[in-house]
Amino acid sequence: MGRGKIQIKRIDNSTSRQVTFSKRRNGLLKKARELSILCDAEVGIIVFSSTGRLYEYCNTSMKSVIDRYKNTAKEEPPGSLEGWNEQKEPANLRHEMHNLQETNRQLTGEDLAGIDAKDLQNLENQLEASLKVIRVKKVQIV
Amino acid sequence: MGRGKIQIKRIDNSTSRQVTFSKRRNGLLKKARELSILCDAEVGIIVFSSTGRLYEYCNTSMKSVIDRYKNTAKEEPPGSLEGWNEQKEPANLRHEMHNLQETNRQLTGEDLAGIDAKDLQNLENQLEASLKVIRVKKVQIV
DNA sequence: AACTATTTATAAGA
DNA sequence: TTCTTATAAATAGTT
Repeated sequence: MGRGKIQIKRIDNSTSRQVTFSKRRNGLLKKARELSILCDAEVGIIVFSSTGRLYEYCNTSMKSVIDRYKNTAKEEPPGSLEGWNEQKEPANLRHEMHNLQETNRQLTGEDLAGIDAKDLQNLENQLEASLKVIRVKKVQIV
Repeated sequence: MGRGKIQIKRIDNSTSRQVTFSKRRNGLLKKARELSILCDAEVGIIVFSSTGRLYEYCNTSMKSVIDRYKNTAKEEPPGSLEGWNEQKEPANLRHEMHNLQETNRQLTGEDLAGIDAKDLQNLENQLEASLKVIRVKKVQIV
């Protein structure tokens, strides 16, 4: 829904991935809120961005939704109710870590391999903005 | 989005509430799937209809999302960690991730809470060094 | 952060 | 319930 049609696949450019994330996350949460109100449903949404930040929505309380989920979901699969007591941390976390490390290395200028001109400019802007914030903070402290 | 505009409030007629629920639930889950793919995010959605039926979507596993949620959500609210008494996740990976995120937020100036004067100075030096590297790289590209 | 041209979602109707 | 379609809403690309 925009100037052009897009394919649903991972957005490579990290800047536009962030922008799209922000827009669509808001859209998703809004839809969730509407659904819960219009249809009198209990809705819980948990989203972790690729930078590891948590966003959530729930019209009741997340704890109550999760508890209810565990009770209800367990009924379906007759065999496997295992897994709710141990944990198996999937390769997902590693992927996540990798993302964070990459972002980190770019912020420190350690690894700029494969970065394009536009992202480089964004990075410079970002760092300048960071410096500004930090200098303000310095003044506050001193 | 339809033949007419509607107010976001509970739909009284139970038939049309069901119909709307069905349509919007599908829409919501689709959006969630797209967000997770496009933006490389981890997304979990739990919906209970007004008749108590469970619908869910998750691009990874609901268990992993819920575990991660418990770990992450707990950090934010300084006071209330009640209700999540079950598991406390001793995993090293999580700890490491947390560090990376914190470093990241400091580098972007997003979160400088609790930083002391010395670290602040280090941070400023680091950012200046980063900028230097980045500007050299810019010249190379242009 | 705003702004639109377009694409998508969907309310109402069949 | 499923399909259709007019219209509202979301959003991709742009500034």
